[in-house]
Amino acid sequence: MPLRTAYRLCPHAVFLPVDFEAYATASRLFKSVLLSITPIMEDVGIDEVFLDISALADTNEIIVDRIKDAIKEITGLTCSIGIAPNKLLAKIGSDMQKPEGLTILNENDIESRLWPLPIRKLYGIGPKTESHLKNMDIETIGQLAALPEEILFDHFGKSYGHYLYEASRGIDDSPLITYWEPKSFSREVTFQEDIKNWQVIAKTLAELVKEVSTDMKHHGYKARTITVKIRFHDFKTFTRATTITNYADSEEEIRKAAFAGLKRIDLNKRVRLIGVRSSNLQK
DNA sequence: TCTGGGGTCCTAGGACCC
DNA sequence: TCTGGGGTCCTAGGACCC
Repeated sequence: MPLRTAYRLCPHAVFLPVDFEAYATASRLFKSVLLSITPIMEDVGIDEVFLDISALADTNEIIVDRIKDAIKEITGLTCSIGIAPNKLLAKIGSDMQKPEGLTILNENDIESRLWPLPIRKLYGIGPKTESHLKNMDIETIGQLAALPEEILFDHFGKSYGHYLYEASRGIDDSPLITYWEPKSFSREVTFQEDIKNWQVIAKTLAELVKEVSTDMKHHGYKARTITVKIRFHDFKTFTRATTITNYADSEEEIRKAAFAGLKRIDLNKRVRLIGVRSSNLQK
């Protein structure tokens, strides 16, 4: 059974806009170091990865020390690590001993260590699903695992229901994704204060379009669908998508589509956020 | 978490085609 | 009183992740 690890950078996985660039730089640095430990790495964000260490000859202890030392040396930060037969359990394990821990989970631990946990600890369960499950008197992962799959289908649909059924049993066959094609490029901003002025909204959208276009060209993609997003002061959020005939990456074409979408939103309230996304991509 | 920004995936419904 | 069925594309919104 292959072993995988997830690690998380500590001390706090909070988003700090001020430190963001430094954090991102450190992130790139230690990921390159981790790649020298094993090339089978899935990048899950700025401070988290999965590594497949099943082919390595060294013991878990030696590998873990190498990872911790490398991260400490490069970033000065600690990390927590989970080792398990799949990504789901490795991820949950990495959260179990937070500051600087190592948690090893395997199939035999599911009943004793996974099932007592609150449902919210299961990857993929957010606030909405948590409250839905609590209304069904389901509080722990074990109680979730006791539900027949049909019940989960009824409440959560076929796809997500099936996911919950398997995840609550610690089952996860998903492979490590070492590379994936981007599906979309986007930019959005939240205004310091809610905006009513159309000029400001239009100017901001044009700037975001420029950034998205630059980003796409930089990565060598064109897009057919451009989506505008508006969030009002009351947090109501609307999106309007425009699909064009030919794949495009130029600022003008994207701007045209973006403004066509914007026109279809009734801007009768103060605007808090505006964003633009390109999708339906082609290399 | 009265809420920042960049992503992914899923669902439901409508339009349109044969 | 009748109103098929399947496939594909597109849209809008929601849930979740770091």
